[in-house]
Amino acid sequence: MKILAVDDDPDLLALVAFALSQAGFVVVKAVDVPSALRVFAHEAPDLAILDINLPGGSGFDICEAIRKQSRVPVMMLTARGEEEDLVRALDLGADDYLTKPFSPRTLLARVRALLRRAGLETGGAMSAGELHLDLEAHTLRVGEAEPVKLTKLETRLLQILIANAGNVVGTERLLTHVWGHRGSGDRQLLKQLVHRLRQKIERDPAEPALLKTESGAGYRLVASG
Amino acid sequence: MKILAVDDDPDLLALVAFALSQAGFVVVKAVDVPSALRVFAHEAPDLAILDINLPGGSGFDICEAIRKQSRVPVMMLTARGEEEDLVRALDLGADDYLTKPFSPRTLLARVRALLRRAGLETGGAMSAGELHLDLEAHTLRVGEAEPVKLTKLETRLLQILIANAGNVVGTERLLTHVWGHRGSGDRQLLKQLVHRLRQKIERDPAEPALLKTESGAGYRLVASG
DNA sequence: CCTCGCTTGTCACCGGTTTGTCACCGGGGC
DNA sequence: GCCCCGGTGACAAACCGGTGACAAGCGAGG
Repeated sequence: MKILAVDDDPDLLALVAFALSQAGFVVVKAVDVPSALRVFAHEAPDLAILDINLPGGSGFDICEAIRKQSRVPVMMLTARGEEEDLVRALDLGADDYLTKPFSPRTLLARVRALLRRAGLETGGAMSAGELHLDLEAHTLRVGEAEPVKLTKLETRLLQILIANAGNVVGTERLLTHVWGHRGSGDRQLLKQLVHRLRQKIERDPAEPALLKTESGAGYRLVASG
Repeated sequence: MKILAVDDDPDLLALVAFALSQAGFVVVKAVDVPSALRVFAHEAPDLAILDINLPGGSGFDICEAIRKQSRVPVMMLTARGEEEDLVRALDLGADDYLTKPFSPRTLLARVRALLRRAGLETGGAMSAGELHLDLEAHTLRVGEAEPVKLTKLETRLLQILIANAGNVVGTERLLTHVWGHRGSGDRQLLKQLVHRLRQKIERDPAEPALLKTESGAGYRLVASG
């Protein structure tokens, strides 16, 4: 799980990074707006923690830019007594905020809550109807049949589809979830992945019963069970 | 050690699952009565944590069904102020209960207490099938054969594998358990460690019977016997 | 302090699998 | 017809796991 932390105060940034990495997260750092955006595009983190006061811009700018291209959870850091900032942050699509000073403990708890809310903090397995996906073993069991072995990307694709079982998941969201921002815009990647996955899990890959195409929108996993 | 957690509240379920998996348990989840019973039959967990209020039934039903076929410890989750439920739960054979809200810390303490009572908690030694690992002496005994001396890292690797015997343990989890976060991402380390361990414990290291590779996912210890 | 032996980390290579890329097909809307 | 979209097959590039060799680290004993 990769987290982007942005702050111009080196001490605070180090503290945040230390707390997060102790907890097992991979942390990428930035100290100003342009580098934050560059790192975000490059590393495709799963969550962003943004300070509001930054040299040459603000965390709002970053939040806005991120929201234009991604739905990753965003947490803003504010100094005490700047309540009006919070309204603006939440308006811009931030998911949570933390008032300085805060304890590493609190930070971790909030980060975990955000990841959980985003469906990213799944344990080892998830299910929808007849489908049981084991994220550790990279296997999918359909009903009582033998589990099918999956590749890493196939597992990631099914993870987000099962998390949204029965609903259409947009092409762009699938791309960023499976490949990060690198794959953004390349529909060919998704075409092939879906094709290969259907060969494995569909009874008749030419007439998919589980992984439906929603023309012009994305794909939808049928959760019958 | 595998634990079944059943709750219809996704947040609480995720929290419980996260706390348990952080502590090294394998967690399997379910959100309703039928799927809980299906998962229980299929996964044979060592302990079950059941919420009482579930859509389309209650934790009591699950507890009753489990008790008909198994003696695994069962812990029930109740909302505050439903004391009469506790009587019923304990009547049905539940071993412990927890009143919401509770802290992950409390949960873990109670779970460990239950496992200890059931004789499943490991001391300085642990076993799976024919394998007996002595964490103090750094030795592994296979069946009745002579114990094999292990290095520190080999012991750590076998510790997590035996704790999850029969299940796939993901590469990333192995790396962090053996090396800490430092080794995260370096698959070469794990490759070599597994290679060296196989030389020691496998009858035919080229055709491993105990420490199986799960391509693209991780490794799995076969618990035969 | 030095050396020995064991453990651990790093490099390079092989063969198999997975993933990325391209080219082409067919259907539906304009 | 033309264009856009999704599906498909083929091939190449990247990656993964297994293996041997060797160097670096480390503790024990001289």
